[in-house]
Amino acid sequence: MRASDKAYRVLLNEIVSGDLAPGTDLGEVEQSSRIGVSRTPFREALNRLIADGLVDAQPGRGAVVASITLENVAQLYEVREGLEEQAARLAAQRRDPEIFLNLQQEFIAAKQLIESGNAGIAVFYSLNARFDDAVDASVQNEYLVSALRNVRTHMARIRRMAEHNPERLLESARETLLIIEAILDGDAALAAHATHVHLHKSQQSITAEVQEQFSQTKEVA
Amino acid sequence: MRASDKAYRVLLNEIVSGDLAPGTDLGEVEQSSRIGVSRTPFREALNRLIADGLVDAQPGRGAVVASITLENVAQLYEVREGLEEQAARLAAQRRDPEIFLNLQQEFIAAKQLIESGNAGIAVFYSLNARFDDAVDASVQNEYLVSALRNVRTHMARIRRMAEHNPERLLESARETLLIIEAILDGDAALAAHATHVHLHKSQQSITAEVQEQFSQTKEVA
DNA sequence: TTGTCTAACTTTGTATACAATCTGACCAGA
DNA sequence: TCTGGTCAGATTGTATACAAAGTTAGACAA
Repeated sequence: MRASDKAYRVLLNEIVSGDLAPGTDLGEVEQSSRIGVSRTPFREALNRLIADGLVDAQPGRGAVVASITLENVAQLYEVREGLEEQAARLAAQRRDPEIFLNLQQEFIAAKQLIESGNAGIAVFYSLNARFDDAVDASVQNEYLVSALRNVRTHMARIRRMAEHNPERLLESARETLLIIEAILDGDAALAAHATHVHLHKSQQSITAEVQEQFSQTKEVA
Repeated sequence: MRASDKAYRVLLNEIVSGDLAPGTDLGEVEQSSRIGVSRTPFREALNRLIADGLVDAQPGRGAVVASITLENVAQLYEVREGLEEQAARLAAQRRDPEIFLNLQQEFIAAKQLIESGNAGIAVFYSLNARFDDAVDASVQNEYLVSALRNVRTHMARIRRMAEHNPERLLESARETLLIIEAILDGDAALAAHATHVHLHKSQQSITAEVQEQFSQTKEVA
């Protein structure tokens, strides 16, 4: 594995997980030696993260982990609306029924998963990831898929700030099930609308929780 | 200006303009010395172009200018649909009327421009660019704008392959005018639909012309 | 003649040294 | 006291040397 890939993966993981908090200074000498690569591949990794929007480059002054604001979250959902509704439409037109029939069954069974504690919830998240993968495979559009991937990385980071209350997850599972049904029916418009609904509800929930998180950290500080 | 920026701009320009044809090998030593920077900043530029999708990295085997296929064009329009319709909706909600009133006047006058030969057509293209800028400024969403920018770069490259027949440009101007009117009315749904129509017609025209171009090059080869 | 192995060469990937730029503090002068 | 400038330190940006990996051509054997 290339050193630059290693640096990228380590940093990406630390940023998404929150180990590197927003605003953290990413000095090249310090960070590259910490990760165990030289500055050249480290800078390569840094540039990729800047392109991803996970790191902010301050020209001449170095790089810091990008901050998360409510405005950012709102903007991200606006992009998701554009990309994911289109992805849902295309998936409905091009899907392999087999795959989505399986996912349908799994999402129907998701209730037990979500109610069975943290381990089950982790499985539910990976189920959601498999749904995303199925959509990606169906749309067969590398530009769209790569844009979706980037957006999902940002979402993963934001989700880390939010409580995962089972109530919302159950709702989310039901909403996703509607999308799957539309895709299975080959109903592009319905798939897009169901996606819209899902995003709307998701945004409501996430926004409230992120807001909560912000006010908490303010209290601490 | 940083050497890596210089290398990026030079390469970007040469790729979009077609001076570097699709498939052209981009050896680091050769190209970096040609441009007049060392390999380190050159590689940085190369990585940005790879992230943009304008250069294909063949692992271990170097990098080549990305090819253009009809499939690519179709995929690009699928992404544009998602992004630009969303951008049109947001622009309609957030626009500064002043700017779009001016653009409206200019697009009304575009007929004369287009019919006045190549110089006028160049001005018409820059008018279109100003329309894009106005939309970008209105949506106030950095993620969306940066995605749009990338897509437009690809489109600029594809347009280079197409004949710009005045008939189509006149149509295009009328379609854009409809979008502007919808934005001025603050009618998000109409702006999105007008954008959809515009993209549909644009794709028809571009696809036909790119296809033509392909069959010509085949004859030559 | 064909297939395979080897070896040289070419090219990418990494480390490090060096140059340029920015930061911030301290001091001088108004 | 405040402003401006300069200087030291730290940090980013660039160049180059070195290492590693891959490709290709040629020779030799089957």
